[in-house]
Amino acid sequence: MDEQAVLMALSALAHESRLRVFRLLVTAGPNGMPAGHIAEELAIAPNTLSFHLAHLKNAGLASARRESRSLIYSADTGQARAVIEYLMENCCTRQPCC
Amino acid sequence: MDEQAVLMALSALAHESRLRVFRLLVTAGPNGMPAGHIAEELAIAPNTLSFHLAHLKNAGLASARRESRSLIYSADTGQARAVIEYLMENCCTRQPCC
DNA sequence: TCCATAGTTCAAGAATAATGGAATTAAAAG
DNA sequence: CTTTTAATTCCATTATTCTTGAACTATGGA
Repeated sequence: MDEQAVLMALSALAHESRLRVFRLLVTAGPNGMPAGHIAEELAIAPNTLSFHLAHLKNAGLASARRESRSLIYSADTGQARAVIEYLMENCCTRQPCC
Repeated sequence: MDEQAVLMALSALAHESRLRVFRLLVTAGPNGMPAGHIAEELAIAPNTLSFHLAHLKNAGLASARRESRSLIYSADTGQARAVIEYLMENCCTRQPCC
């Protein structure tokens, strides 16, 4: 994972609404949930939610599939896990400890 | 860890300079490194770096101690670990899987 | 074909965050 | 007590991000 991807993931999650959306999708598991249900559950206007979902998708933290008239979003948890790995890489390499 | 703390940590790390500072401090380990060395190594103006260090410190991701004329910063990696735990909490609880 | 439902896109203004220069604090040395 | 080194704070400017309403696309049903 490169710096740019990490920055995109971090700034995607660094917003109240998007953090809530991501966590909601995490609880929903691989089956995901339609945009409309997310909007309702979190009380976010549909257009605003679209903006935030696009942000999460762009950062690789969520993906969407169409099912009839609905767009079903689900969380990509692997990307989130990759972030902490990047953060902790090379821990203490400048000191003979740990 | 509450939502507000997570948001502060995420937005602290969601910036190129601060992400680099944090990772540099992670490699430096518990001994940390003085602000001046960070500024030099990352080629960031002292005042700008101060701004970013304050941001990291405020988010609980770094701490500082004075040693003569220098301020030695070190990373608080536990806070970073707590973030991913928060993100992955209650995974799939809405679906009988995982 | 016409209408309703489900979401997205666009453009604007509003709110937040980042940068750079000048002044300021803190500690140690001459 | 003056100077130097180390770093921070303040303030104005600039840049970025968020929100809102209106218009638009896509799908399915009457």
